[in-house]
Amino acid sequence: MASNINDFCRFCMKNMRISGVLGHCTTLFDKNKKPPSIPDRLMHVGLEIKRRPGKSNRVCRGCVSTLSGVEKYLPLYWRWVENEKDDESCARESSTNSEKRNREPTPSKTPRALKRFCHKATSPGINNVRRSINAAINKQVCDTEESKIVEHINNRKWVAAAKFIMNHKDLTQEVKNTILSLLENECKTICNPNNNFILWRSSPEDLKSFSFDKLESDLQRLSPLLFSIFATICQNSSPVICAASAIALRGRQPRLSAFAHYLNCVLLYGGAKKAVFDRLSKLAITTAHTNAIGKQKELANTCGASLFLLKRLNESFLTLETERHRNVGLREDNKAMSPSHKPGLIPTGVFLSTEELQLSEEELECSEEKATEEENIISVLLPESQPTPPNTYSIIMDNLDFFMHAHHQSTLHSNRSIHWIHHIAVKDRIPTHHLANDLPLLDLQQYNLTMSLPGHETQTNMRREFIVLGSRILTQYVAVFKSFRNVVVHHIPHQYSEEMAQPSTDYPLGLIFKNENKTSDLSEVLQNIQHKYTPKGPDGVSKILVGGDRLTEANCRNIQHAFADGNTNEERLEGMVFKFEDWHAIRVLFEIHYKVFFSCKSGKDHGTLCANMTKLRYVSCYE
DNA sequence: CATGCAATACAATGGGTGTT
DNA sequence: AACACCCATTGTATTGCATG
Repeated sequence: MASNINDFCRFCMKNMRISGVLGHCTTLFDKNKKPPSIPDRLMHVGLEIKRRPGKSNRVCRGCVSTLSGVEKYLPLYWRWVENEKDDESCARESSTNSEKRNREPTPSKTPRALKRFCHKATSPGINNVRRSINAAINKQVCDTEESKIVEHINNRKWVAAAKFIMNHKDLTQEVKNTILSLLENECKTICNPNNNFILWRSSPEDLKSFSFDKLESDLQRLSPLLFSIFATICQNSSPVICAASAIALRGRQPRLSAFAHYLNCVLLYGGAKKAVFDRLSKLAITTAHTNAIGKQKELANTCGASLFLLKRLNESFLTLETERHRNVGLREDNKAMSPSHKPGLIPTGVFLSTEELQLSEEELECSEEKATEEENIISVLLPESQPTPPNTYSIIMDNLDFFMHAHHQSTLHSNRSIHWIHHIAVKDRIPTHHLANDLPLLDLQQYNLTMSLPGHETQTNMRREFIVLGSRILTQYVAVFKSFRNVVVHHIPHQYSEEMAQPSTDYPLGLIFKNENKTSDLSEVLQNIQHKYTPKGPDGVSKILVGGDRLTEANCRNIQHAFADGNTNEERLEGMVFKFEDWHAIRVLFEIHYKVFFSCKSGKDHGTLCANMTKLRYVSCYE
């Protein structure tokens, strides 16, 4: 097979036909190309190329990037050449009087300005100066700008002095320079990694604890001048100061990237593509796209950690609880065996105390074991005497379905229907440890049916709530009552209002690449979830709630039934209690309502949904 | 002041998909 | 076929700091 010259890069001669397909290359003399074409760009940097037989019409991507590099740096190079030329000509001209030049070096601006200032202000009356500077200046120096400044400084009128200094042409310039050098020093301080500036810290944990308040206090701590400058620019709007200074500082030091990562998260959440990052990373606003993605992954990897800690806490708590129960049981047994003896006075009491001692030792051992494994956190949080119950949590899962269209279908490469499972853990806001797992609230014999039937109290409650609901609807939909919208109760208070108002803590646990509609897949997933997330006490697995949509819940329950013949509660998958989350409840309810009760033909029949809607001119649901 | 080290940012590159 | 774009990996540049 004869190879074509056009298969090679014109400049580096790389063969661009990989496995028979041309890739990562571009043609040189194509008329349809967007300007500027590559020959034009080459011409601009001083290389003329023409279509010639024996020379390729293509270049590879690498050479195009090289050209971009040349375009970027050539102007700089030219500037260097110019500078060298200038220096040479200067040197040649002044070679004759170079001695003079050496003898009188150019003094810096500051001393000169100072000299002039001092000279005019103080030289005429040096003898008298110490006795009465004021008088000397007033007498000797006429009404110049400098004298006013000195006068105000003498009188300690700083504001006026500063004002005059800023009106003085030369002095202003120097003051500005000084301020700039102060600013420069502050920037150096803030850019020093040893000063623990918040923007330096971009590890996942640090990013999670990133806040504007901390940033603001760090800015004030490390660079008060810079902070005040930005505060003036931003008219003291605190988040704006933080954002502006963070972006500005990253322009100086790209490693001050914590705020950039914060913006990355915002942008990625909003669906920004690589192009956005390409653009914004050049402005030092975000990091490069690769890093943004990398950090997301890093963050994702940390999500599970705190959940596993919670699991360990729950496990320790379970162990302690069962120990305590056993302890209480033992005591009761002893009481039953010897009812005539008073506990605590006789040898049984001693025995009990040793038993307690042993148990507490065990507890200690147990907590020590855990402590070595888990950085002492558990032992700190769970003292042996009064264990505080840790938060429980539940797992929420949902299926993620989408369709991947193959552009060119083949037997190996066809359209793919993807079914995955996403799951998160949510910390329970209301503790339920006071409720027993194995006993009902009330003995069946003590149970009275009237406790379940709606009685007078229930009706009163319902009436009260309907009043609230009614007031809410009236003020929302009836124009006359709209002004009362702000005074009606919007959320009916209940026992746990305060807890439920808090934001919930989620632990994203990532995707599972299994299909929930396949029995084998789902059973694997459930075993995995139980193994990973259910706390295990001495009596086998404890129970956690697992929520999904209605189909998931039904599927999961079926799997649990299928495993019902296991020996232990772990094998029987009893560590999970399935529930459904009615995400779509309202929507489904409306759909059913609409399907059952609405008919376009019933517009004339009074009392039907369609007629009522027509009468009320409620047309928005037609659209 | 040169050198090496570590952390980070980012460009280059290869493999791929989707559109024109 | 050509192009634009995406993604992951690899290699390189930059920076601050410590050291000799």
